[in-house]
Amino acid sequence: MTKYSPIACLSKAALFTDLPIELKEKLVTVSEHQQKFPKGSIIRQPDDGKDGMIVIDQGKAKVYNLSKDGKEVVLGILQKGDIEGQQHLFKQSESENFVEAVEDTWVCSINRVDFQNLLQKTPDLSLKLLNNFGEKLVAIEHNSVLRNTLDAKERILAYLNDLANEQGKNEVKLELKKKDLASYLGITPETFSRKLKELEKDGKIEVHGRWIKMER
Amino acid sequence: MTKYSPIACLSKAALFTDLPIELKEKLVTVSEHQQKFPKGSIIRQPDDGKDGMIVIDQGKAKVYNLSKDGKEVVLGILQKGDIEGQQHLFKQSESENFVEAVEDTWVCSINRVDFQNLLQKTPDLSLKLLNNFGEKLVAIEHNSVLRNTLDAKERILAYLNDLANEQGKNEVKLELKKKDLASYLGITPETFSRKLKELEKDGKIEVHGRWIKMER
DNA sequence: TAAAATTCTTGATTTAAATCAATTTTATCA
DNA sequence: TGATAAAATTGATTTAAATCAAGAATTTTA
Repeated sequence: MTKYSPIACLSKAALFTDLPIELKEKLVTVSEHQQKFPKGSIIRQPDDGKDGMIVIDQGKAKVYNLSKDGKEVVLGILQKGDIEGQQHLFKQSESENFVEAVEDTWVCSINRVDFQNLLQKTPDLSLKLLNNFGEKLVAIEHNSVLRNTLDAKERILAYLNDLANEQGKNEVKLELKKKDLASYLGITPETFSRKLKELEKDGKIEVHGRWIKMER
Repeated sequence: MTKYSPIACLSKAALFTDLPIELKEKLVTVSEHQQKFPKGSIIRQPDDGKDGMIVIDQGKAKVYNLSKDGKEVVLGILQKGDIEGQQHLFKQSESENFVEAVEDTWVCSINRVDFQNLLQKTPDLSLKLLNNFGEKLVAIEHNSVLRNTLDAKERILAYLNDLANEQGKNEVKLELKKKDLASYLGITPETFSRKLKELEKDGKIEVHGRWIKMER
């Protein structure tokens, strides 16, 4: 692996990619770097006293919450360059969600107060951030519509198609355990398994373990 | 009704309430005012060529999208002071949702380009907006967890409780037709009707037409 | 690499909510 | 106001997905 660079880590976040180098250098001064979380460890959780946001430098994490009866509800999947908790950069508030490393994961993080100071001086950054928020809101609303209009099978297919489009390939790799993916899609592992098989029988996909080939 | 004031309209939005008067005056110069939409008319819809956000001055509107088979999926309910479409203030993007007046409604609106110019000059405003976004994100995620962990009855009760807490009363008025509320909660009108009756039988609520009294 | 643990799959059964259908109630407007 | 339309309720039936259960496959770890 190449040598670690704080700027490289921050730059992985779309939010920061295009910032001028001077701004990135300032960001480095208000951020923590190279924090390692072994697979299975908790990166963030409710009442952990941490604020601010994290950037995934390497690895993979899942964002989830617990239902009343203690079941995980997976809300999102984080990969290299993804950010989480940006909403806590502004409000004195802590995450209500758990973020758990699903493989060995390195993150860098930015805390609220430091970031706010920087923000005051850099309106550019605000605009970037606002834009990012806008995108996230649109994505969540989109997701909400999907959840309410598609049945389990359609939902899986829509998810796989999104994945294929994002990656520009027609062969996608499932980045989470199927049980977590199922939770993310709002269904049980059993249903996920069955519907995946049906989709294969329908000739819509070809499943090879964790790899799925989309037919089009 | 008192005389219409653009500043009063903008001030209804929590986003702008606490802005210094000079900023509000600037906002007035980049916004349109006193647009009337009769009950049943469409305030915004996909591909209407409008960008930017709206503030509800008077009246009530529902935000919805259409499923593949043409059914409405209600995503939100807008009332006096609520804002919609703030994400379009940043990204050149148009609403993917419909906003429909469910009673005679007045709105004021702010367009993207004008607003961005103002934003460049007023970092205060950015911070406010970022904060508002953060809240909205948290609220949406919260909702998402509820949807995925509660059954129809619990969801209705949770909604009514939220409503009662917001208004600080224990008697709440349903602000939408029940069929729209049902859609918002992700259930059918029939289920809504039945579960409401069950909740009454359980002694959790008392229904009087559009008014519902919460027992606690 | 073997043992233990977790995840995945498949089948049988149950269940919550949707759908279909028919009134009743409420709202709209000519 | 009365006529018409829309919304809400209630009942009967269907259905998609959950649950329960048990074995197969995979992953973890000692």
